Amino acid sequence: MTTMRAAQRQAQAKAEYNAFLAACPSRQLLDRISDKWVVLILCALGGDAAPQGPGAPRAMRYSELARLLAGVSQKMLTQTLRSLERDGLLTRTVTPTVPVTVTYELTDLGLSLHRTAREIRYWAQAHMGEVLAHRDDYDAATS
Amino acid sequence: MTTMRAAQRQAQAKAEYNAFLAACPSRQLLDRISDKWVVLILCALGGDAAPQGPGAPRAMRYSELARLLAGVSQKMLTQTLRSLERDGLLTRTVTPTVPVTVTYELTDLGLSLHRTAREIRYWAQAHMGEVLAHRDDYDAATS
DNA sequence: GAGAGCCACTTTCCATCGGGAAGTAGGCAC
DNA sequence: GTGCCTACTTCCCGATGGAAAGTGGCTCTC
Repeated sequence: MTTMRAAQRQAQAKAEYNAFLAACPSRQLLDRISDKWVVLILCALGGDAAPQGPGAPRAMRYSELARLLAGVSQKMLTQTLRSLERDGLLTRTVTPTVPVTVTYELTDLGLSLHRTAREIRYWAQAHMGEVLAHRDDYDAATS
Repeated sequence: MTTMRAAQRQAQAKAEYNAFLAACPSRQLLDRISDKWVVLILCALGGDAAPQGPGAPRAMRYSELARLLAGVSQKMLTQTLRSLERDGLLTRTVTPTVPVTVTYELTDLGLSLHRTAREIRYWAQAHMGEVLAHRDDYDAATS
């Protein structure tokens, strides 16, 4: 076990967990990360919010995230950030300035998921037109 | 506009839609596709459920999906499939056998999202161990 | 010809969840 | 003191998801 290389361990993990099974822990994890706010937080901290295309990942303050993720309630933002911190996807740092400032930053684990989160956002933005067209067809056909 | 090539159109679409904005249609689309059942349905129809690793995409029956996505309620399965059909990600085909059979199959649009859906599932399964370890640390530190 | 069965839903009921708004804590500035 | 700042926390209520039972069309059995 201790001499197992990373690739082997990963292969075993893939065999061990299966999100199709209701009782598998990876099902709950899938449920947590399949969330609008999770995707947007990962994109924000990953640097995707820069006006001139994706920038570098960077730490952001609570209020900065709240402003960027338009429409998020403070309750959901706090709750989502806490669960991501608990799962090790980001770190929460309190700086005792006045008033106190709290910054959030992606961990390596969070960065690895950020790549996929970015793809989801890009997909939604890139294919919005096609989806809208399909919706029109569908609604016209079923009216 | 009609002479615009695909790459240009896509670039414009990226500039046109921004999921960070609450009122942007792509925000709603992101919300719909950021869903446990959507990810699992895309994975199932994409052929990821085969025992010997990912196979080819294939059409599946309603009952087959219900069996594979352990724990899904009939209501949510029907509801999710309908919204994916409306958005043009899959097709629904009714065959008037006895009893009637209904099959679902990914469209090209659905296939393009399947690649990302597969990544999310794999990420959850591959990093489950790390997340579990972080959770233990967090819970121990905050107890 | 009265059940019984099958598939794909649809409906009903209830518990949980998410959003909106208001309240809290701790410290400095006036 | 009173106000103000950030980062929450709490409360209330409407929306959402799950469990389970019902529906409809057709066929097969007794």
